[in-house]
Amino acid sequence: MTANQPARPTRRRAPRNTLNPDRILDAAVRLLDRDGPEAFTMRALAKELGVGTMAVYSHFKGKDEISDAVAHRLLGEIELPAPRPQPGPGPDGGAGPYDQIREVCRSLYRLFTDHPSALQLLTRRPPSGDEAIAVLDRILGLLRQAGLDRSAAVAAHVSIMQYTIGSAQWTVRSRRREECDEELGDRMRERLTQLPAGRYPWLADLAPELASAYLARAEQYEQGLEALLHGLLGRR
Amino acid sequence: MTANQPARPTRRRAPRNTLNPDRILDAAVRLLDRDGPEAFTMRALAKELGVGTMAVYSHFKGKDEISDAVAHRLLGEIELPAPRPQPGPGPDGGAGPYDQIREVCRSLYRLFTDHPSALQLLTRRPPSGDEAIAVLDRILGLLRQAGLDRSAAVAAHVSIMQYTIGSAQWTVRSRRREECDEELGDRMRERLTQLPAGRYPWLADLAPELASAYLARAEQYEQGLEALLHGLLGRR
DNA sequence: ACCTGAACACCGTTCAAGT
DNA sequence: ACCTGAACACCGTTCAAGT
Repeated sequence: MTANQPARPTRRRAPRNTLNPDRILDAAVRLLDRDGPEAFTMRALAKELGVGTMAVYSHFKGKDEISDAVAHRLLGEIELPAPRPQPGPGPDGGAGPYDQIREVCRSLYRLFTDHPSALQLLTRRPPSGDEAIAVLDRILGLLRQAGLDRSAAVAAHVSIMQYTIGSAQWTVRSRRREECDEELGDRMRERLTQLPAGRYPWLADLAPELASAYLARAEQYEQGLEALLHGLLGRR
Repeated sequence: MTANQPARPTRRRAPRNTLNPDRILDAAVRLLDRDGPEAFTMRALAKELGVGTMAVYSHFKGKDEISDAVAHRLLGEIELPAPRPQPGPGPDGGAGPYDQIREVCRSLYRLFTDHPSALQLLTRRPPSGDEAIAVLDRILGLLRQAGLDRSAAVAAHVSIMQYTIGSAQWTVRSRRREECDEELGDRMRERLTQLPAGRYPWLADLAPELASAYLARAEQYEQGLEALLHGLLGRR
């Protein structure tokens, strides 16, 4: 052994092919899911990979290109329900279009909440990859099979996406807030019960229900989804 | 007149009381609505006000405090429908709770889309001011008056907020994208019609409806809201 | 070809100083 | 009390240089 060296740079020059797009995207997803979008910086990404900041630029043009690639990768992971070739025997007696729509929506919600990063990336600009288009096509097909006419199907798919994205964002944000601040839930509950009943009669009355509602998130999504689908499709 | 001076700093030292919280918030809203949230920097804000960057810090602790104040101000602008003292005569024969709920939701959607900045600010952290609480109380009261039981009313209000926020974000983003890129609409339409019908049969079939759906935004929101409320309240 | 550090133009904010 | 510029620790990215 050589005598104690300075060894300040805890990282030596990286060997020649340590980096490739896949490894970079792995690290990006890891970083985003672990530390949130505001921690997703080029410098942090390089550190996560154990290379100099600029090494990443040999594989991607810049941060935007990486963000898009991450979005595509995550959308590709989504599991769509097996398609039923012929327009099925109706909503009763098996997984009709109604159930399949719910299944796709749940998959989307799960993707968004499992990978909070996906949300910001997908909403920053509309996804253009095959994966996204396929999901869209699938939803539209199911809505048509459920009996909606052409323009109603299009309108319904927009409403469903808007609700699903809004709901997932709500979930992700409140979850992240809780992580940052342990006693936030307790403080919220206390503040709710101390609201002046004179000024906010309904809120004060519903304080206990409100406090517990913020915990059941996936259930809350599915309840609202059920109502929305019911309203859009007109049956159940 | 003195001979031509250098006069490089186009702004002289600002007189002593040019700044106050109101003027600062005015400028912040102006800046946010005009240039978008990513252009809302302390330096840009100071420039908008014609003062040095640090002048603002004499009136607000930092950027977060300004953001919160802007959110409160915008929420305060919302117009709530006149409350009806006694639980009304039912959904028929006038503005029952059903119609009032719709009215409040429309006000929220309009606030969010008129002031895109409100959206980012309100979702960054949950608003804590009187204005926000009052709106919340109002919605909960109307849902109860519409016949929902305690936990159903709480769940419904969450779904409604999630849908409204998701919808407004969608609207704001697509509008902003169009502003940045004039021919974006045309390119989207073209790409839609050129999709391989073999791989995306439904999308290809619905291309014309899809293209025009992206234009009717407020109408789209109201259609989805109608469906959601119908599903939640079970009448119409 | 792939990885590197220095440098540039940004950002929010701290600080000591002007008036 | 209110406004100021310089400075600090960040950010994405450009560039010339190493291997």
